[in-house]
Amino acid sequence: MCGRFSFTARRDDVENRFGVFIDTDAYIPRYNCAPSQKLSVISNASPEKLSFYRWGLIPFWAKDFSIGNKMINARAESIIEKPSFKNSFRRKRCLVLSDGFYEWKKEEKVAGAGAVAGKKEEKVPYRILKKDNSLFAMAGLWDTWKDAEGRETQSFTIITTSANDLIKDIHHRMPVILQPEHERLWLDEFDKQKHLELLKPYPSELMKTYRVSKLVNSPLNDNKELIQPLINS
DNA sequence: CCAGACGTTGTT
DNA sequence: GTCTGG
DNA sequence: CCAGACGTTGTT
DNA sequence: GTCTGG
Repeated sequence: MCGRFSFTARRDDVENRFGVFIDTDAYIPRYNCAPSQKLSVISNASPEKLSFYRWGLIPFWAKDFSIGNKMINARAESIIEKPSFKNSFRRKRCLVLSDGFYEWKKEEKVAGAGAVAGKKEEKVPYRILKKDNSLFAMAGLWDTWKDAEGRETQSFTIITTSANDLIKDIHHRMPVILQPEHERLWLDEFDKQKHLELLKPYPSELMKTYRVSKLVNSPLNDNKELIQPLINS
């Protein structure tokens, strides 16, 4: 799945890589993008610029916004059937910009010296990125929700698929990462077959993983240290 | 017909 | 255990 | 995803 | 809004 990621690029690198302009001073590099935050996307509604949408899709018909807490991922396999996503799949697609995502692996806890070997499980965070460290876009869906006073919130979800062989060791699901040449296609006019074909696992050969500090666990931490490979592992 | 859900992951 | 907030 | 809260009444 | 379950 994908429940946390980074997007640490400088603003002019974002503009050059994705062909968008950034019309706000609010853009900053992020090391710990978490659900409920406003994060960088390119929406088919305004594909020429960077937008900031809330992570956790709130369907337009929702009575209250808290339903968005559960909608951080959408399974590619069922996207055309789910009431919460089918409408957005047809009309409201976006690119979720990233340079790496985090997954937690369940590992056997290693007992310290003198301690009795235990069977306790431990969740260990890994960072997963492209081998060349380059920026990428994850396939997303978005929607607009209005509260009782008519104030609008744009929100998004990240589409997931089965893990490739590299990531399977850590977790059995992964976000859909689009080939760079497919990014604009994702935002183009809807074509069911064309768009479903893009929702495949990104190739293992082009990716790498490394263990990171558990500092990433808390969404309150957001600094360079989080993307540092953990040496003592 | 109306009422109630609408999601994923992981674990059992 | 389960929900909310980040 | 993880972390942290999870309750009411009444009083300050 | 739209689908499922009763």
